Amino acid sequence: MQNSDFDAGVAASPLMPKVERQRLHDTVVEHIRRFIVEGVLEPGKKLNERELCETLGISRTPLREALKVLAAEGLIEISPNRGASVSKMSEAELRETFELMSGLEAFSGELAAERMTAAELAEIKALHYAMLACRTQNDLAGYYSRNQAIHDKINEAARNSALRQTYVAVNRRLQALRFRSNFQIPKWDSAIHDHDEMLKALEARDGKKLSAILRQHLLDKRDAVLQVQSREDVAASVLKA
Amino acid sequence: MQNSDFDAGVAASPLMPKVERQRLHDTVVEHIRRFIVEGVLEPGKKLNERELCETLGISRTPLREALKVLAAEGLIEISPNRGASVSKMSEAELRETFELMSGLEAFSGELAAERMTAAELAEIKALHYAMLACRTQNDLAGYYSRNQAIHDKINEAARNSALRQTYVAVNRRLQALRFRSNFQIPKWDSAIHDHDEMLKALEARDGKKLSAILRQHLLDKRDAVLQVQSREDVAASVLKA
DNA sequence: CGATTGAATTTTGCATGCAAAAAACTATAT
DNA sequence: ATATAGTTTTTTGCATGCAAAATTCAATCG
Repeated sequence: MQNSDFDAGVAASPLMPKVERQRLHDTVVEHIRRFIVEGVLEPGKKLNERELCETLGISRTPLREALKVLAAEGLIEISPNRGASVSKMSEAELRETFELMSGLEAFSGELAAERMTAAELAEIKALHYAMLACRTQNDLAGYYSRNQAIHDKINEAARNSALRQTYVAVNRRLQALRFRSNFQIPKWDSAIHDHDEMLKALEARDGKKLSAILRQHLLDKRDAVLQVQSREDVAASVLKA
Repeated sequence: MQNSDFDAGVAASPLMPKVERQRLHDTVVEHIRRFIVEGVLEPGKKLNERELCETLGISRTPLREALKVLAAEGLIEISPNRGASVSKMSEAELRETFELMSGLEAFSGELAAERMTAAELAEIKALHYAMLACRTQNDLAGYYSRNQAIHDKINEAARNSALRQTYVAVNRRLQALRFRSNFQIPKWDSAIHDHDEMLKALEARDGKKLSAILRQHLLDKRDAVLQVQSREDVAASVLKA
């Protein structure tokens, strides 16, 4: 079996410039990354090369190259002669990673406050009000997507792609967990309050203030995730008994 | 040719626990990383797979896996069907990366000021005086190694391995450049002054202060690197003419 | 019945082979 | 001489094969 059918799935239209041909192992990285981030592959799950090859319809070479990349990103762990498995964070690691994120986000907020254009600020305001609208309609998905968009915009306004790339990479390691905690009812009021303060700080170009808010905001998110985690742990131990 | 001779180089002694067998592609990653960080492979240098295989005495599979990892780390760039080359930073990228580093170092300093033990502080003090000694003897290598050790200790005292790993990864991207600028005569006085201030802030457990010093310290380093860069650019253009 | 040793199976790590793409080279035409 | 088209060579991307390590399973022993 050649990879013709798989290729067909990702290939561009037959006509016109092929713009930028993706390589197989790159698309494989993206596939597996999605699986992990969206929780299809749960933390601790063993990744069998042969199995994955079959489901993805590719041979082992590009798969193994993809696994190396994912390991470098910290999404999976590879132990010699024993294969790969989805990374599983201890509570300590989770706290540390969130702490790192809080530092990155605070820094990017500080830069953004200095560098953001009026147009970008307006965009963020619009997203903010759209988010409020979602809140009144109890539209969870819409709420979270606006929320994420606001943070992305701030990151972009920091005008530092090295920072943004690092932010994205670290965020991915937490995404799978955040994904789960997003099914909880958010603490609307405090979150809305935080975002209100963030807007004020941005308008005042008060980098230090924004930085402090973002940092605390993320530490609150960490606690929310930790709560979900421990609740799941309890459920798991009850099931075992 | 099998890889028997290469293996012999990295294999442990025949007796006793094999402790932790390294895999070929991991050692290859480390090799090439060293080459890049120490400037043996210069920025922009094309990495021919066949050539590298021959010099390292391995086949293409582990080499390619290693290249994927190095690309994920940002040390090399791979373009489809055109192979890999050592990453070359534009001045803008260099500024951004240093800015990111300044943020990471500042954050880790802030945490370290809160969390450092008295013993660690004493160690740093010792390194500080050893560094001063090197200065009076004009021992450049010794000076830089103590300098690096102090920054590593601060990072360690932050008690956050996610932060440390990110710090190390970003630092590697700059290492090759810093390596070159280290052959310049350092600005002893201002550097010593900075380090003096850092110690004071640490003793006072003043995280914000330490954070600010580290940030500025790194931005100064950035300027030193930029100077060397532009000087080399001038030299290169003269040679071409 | 549990523990232990040894064979069978699976899985990983690496080398090699083949096809497609890119690069280098040559020859022809303007 | 330069530009272009065609051909050869090199290089990259992926699949496959084989050996070593690990895992599973079974049989034997205590």
